[in-house]
Amino acid sequence: MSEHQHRAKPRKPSPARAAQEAKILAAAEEAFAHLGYNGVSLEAIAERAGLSKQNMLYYFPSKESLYHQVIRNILDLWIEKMALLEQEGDSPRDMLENYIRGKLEISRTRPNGSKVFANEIISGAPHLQEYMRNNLLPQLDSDIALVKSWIADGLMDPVDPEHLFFTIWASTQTYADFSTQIGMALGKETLDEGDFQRAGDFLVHVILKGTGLVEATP
Amino acid sequence: MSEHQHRAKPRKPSPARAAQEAKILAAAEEAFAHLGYNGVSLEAIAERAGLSKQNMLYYFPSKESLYHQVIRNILDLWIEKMALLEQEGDSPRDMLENYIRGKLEISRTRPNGSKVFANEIISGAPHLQEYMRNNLLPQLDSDIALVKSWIADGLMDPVDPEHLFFTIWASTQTYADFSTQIGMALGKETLDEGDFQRAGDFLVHVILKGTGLVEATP
DNA sequence: GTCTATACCCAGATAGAC
DNA sequence: GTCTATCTGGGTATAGAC
Repeated sequence: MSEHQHRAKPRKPSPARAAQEAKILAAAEEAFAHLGYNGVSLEAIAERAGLSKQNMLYYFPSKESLYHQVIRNILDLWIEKMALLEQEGDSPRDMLENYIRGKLEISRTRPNGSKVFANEIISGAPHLQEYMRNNLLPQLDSDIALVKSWIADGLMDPVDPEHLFFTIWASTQTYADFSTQIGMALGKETLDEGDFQRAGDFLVHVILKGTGLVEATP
Repeated sequence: MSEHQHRAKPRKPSPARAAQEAKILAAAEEAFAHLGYNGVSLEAIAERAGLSKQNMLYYFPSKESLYHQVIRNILDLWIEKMALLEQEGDSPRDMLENYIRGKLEISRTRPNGSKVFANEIISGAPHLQEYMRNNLLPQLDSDIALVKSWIADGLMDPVDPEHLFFTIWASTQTYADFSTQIGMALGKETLDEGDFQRAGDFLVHVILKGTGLVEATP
């Protein structure tokens, strides 16, 4: 064996290599989002990224490994934004509003990531079940505990905290995943910032008032 | 041309043939739901349906045609249930509660159909864009008009009706499409009736109260 | 209507020259 | 690191006997 042993992964990701990988990952995310894992060919991804299929396989030795990296990148972003509830000092209603608007912001800025994620979950999450169990669930548990403490303190209605989060996830991600359907219903090709603004206003109003975090204003 | 011209479709769907087709369609729906269009082979569907791939191609001459039929069946069910808001005589709050629980019921009883539908929308709905525009949107428009009349009559808060429906669709379908994730969060393999009951109670509470259809109860 | 055999194509991956 | 060439498997679909 050479003295330059390859560790787990990182050694010196040369700037050139990093740039190529980024281009490939971006192309792959978009392609996987629209066509699903089995619907895209390496050829198509490579073309979009501006290199040959064979050359791309130099950077990512298999389709699997490429997909895996795409999924991981998205999930890391997810979990990072998931901790929105953890900010000290804010009132419960501010925290929940920030959480909702933060989730919506991800849908607006990373719709393709959201779609890849959705495809993966619908398929039973074979690639990230373990990862979710280890990283996403602990975060969720602490968020749920926080909501339970609000309920115990009489700050909000005694709703199921789990279902509160399911609803927030679903109703924010839908603006990314189902944007085609929503666009059709709104009579436009793509959703603009105004649409997301109105979506946020609606969700914040209904969820805060609906959980009793904001008093009914007659 | 023979005198027995083949019309658009139906002539005499013999009972035997109808039964075979039903078996095939059921197998296909399940397979497409879990693996997506490109993720399933005809071989796999045929095996699940209990016949040979070649024999299945006798009933459905191509994969495309099979998929198309699966999608159509689901969408018809969707639109039928979409008219829940149209029942005369009920109060707005009863109508909306029925609508929410009806949608949830579809997620519980036809999760695979919901998943196929979700996959299709995420991919830009290439197979059913036209169909949705002609059948789903008119129904939605009339539902929206109804909600607007409630608002005009001062029966509920002046929220965006469009986003109300987007939220109801997303938050009910998530129990089918993302059942894997929700199951993980709830610590169980599959969702049972109690889970759907609690989901319904949560959604009805939050949405009715959040839109001002039910007064805040202190 | 159901079977066997097979044509045909496309996509993932590898080999090896440069 | 990038290219040309190629192997290989799997998947849709058809042909034709029974």
